[in-house]
Amino acid sequence: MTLKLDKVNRGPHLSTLVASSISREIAQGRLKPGDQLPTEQALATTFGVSRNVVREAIARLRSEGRIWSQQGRGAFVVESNNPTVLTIDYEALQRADSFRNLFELRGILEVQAAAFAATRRTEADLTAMGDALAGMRAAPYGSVAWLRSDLEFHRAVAEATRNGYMGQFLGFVSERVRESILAAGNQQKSDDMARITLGEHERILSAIRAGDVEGAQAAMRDHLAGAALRVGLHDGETAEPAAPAKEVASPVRHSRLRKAVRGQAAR
Amino acid sequence: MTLKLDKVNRGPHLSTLVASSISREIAQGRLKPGDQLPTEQALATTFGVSRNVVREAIARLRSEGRIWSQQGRGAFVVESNNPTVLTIDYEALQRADSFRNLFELRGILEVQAAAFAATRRTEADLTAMGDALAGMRAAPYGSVAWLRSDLEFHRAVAEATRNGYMGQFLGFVSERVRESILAAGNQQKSDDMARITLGEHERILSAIRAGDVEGAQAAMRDHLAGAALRVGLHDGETAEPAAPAKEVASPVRHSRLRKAVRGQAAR
DNA sequence: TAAATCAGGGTTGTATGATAACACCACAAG
DNA sequence: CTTGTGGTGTTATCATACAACCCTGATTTA
Repeated sequence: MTLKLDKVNRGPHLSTLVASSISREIAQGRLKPGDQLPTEQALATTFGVSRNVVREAIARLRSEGRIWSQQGRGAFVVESNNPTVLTIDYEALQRADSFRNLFELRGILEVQAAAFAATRRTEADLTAMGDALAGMRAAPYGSVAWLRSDLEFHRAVAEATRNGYMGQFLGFVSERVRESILAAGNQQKSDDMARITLGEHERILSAIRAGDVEGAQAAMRDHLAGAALRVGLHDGETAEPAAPAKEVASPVRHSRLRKAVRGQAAR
Repeated sequence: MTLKLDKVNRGPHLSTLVASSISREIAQGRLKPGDQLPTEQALATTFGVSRNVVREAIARLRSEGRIWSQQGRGAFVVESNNPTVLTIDYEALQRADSFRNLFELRGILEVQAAAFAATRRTEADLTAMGDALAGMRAAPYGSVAWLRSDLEFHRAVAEATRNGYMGQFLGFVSERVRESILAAGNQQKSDDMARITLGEHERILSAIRAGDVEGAQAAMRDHLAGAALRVGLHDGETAEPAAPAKEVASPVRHSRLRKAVRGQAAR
């Protein structure tokens, strides 16, 4: 239990701790939407930090759309759960079902991106994809260069959709997926895999070049199914319902934070 | 002196202005990944603000995963484009093409969500959707209660996919779309629209209840096409052929949305 | 009486200076 | 060649002060 706290503690900034603490108050309902937060001075004394730190924490929460403040009045918890940012909990992704869900979401976006790319791609897009493929051919399977070229290929496909949000979302999801795979680090490499993976990419590119919408979708689906196999995610589209993610609330109290802070500030 | 900010603009906080200014420097490549930012003092003097404001801006950028700082060394632009959060610029959404792109992205997710819901829904999901529909029937078209029930229906569909990320992403995108529509505020209301919209929802629900994957997709596609019309995202029925663009970044047309949504049917 | 005005306290926004903690580098000592 | 050992620069935090602003309530005015 305390070990978990230590891990949370790795964010060495006091403002981070204060922000998470306030955030937790909101998440657990002790601060309801519309409520007014204590004054900055009160928060500062409560947490045992300077008002400056509290302000940085509030600036962060404000940028995340959780609270809203006005000069002369105070800070308030934002009314509707209206997050202006989308975050993915890194630790939750370590669980297999969460990872599978994210992989599924990525698949949806990738397949549709391939479809759009098949009708909207420019010559520049095609050359970018071709260059990325060349980079993969030149690099050993699984190497950093190989991974970079792989990412670059998918980025080029997303770019070819002419929809910036597609690239933004897909890049975000893919990055989370990639991190999770790297963290697991249990993928085996072989020359066969290199050839197979390369072939999958080539089929995607040729379908996109030909403007073949369904072919591009199919090729991308095949590629993702293959990728799922290669990272250990067997079976594709079963109707097996995955357990919804449970949220674990770790009880961290202010007193503890205050104590830690005080210990640090003692002089 | 590479960074420059105009005179003090009233309105948002100074830290917000500084943060977006630095963010722009990164986006436009004047600050490359791995680069070290100027010192806080230097930034303070170049922007003409106090170091405190600079620190709040940096705290915000750090929470967004754009930069990374360490005591005694400095602040650096994060290496890989590895944002831990996904944000959508509110101002960019005011532009019609951005809105169309986001609406297109939402369509992809909604249609696939309907497909998954058709195979994975539980009884509880179906009753939740039914309740949301009842709420829409009971409320006048366009009222707050109506909108809430509408949102609730789509949320229930996302929930039925048994994929938490689907709900998270879809909720995020839908919320941005909704905000943008409210900001524009140019939608007309009529009883006909209420009946039509309700009918669209009912078809979605019945297809999901029947476990009809393609039917659910089609019904959701129809609903989104109708919603696009009602929001003013239409371009008549001029179906130009899906000629692959040879030029870079041709202006986005709405016909693309139509065809794109339709193109998802092809499987 | 009713409305407008104004003074006061409270809160956030910003500025300023100081100190502590830490990283980096050069240089001397062994 | 390795190891300390300072010095310097940077971030992290603290403390204080003032400006801008909101709210309330009393006071003045029509």
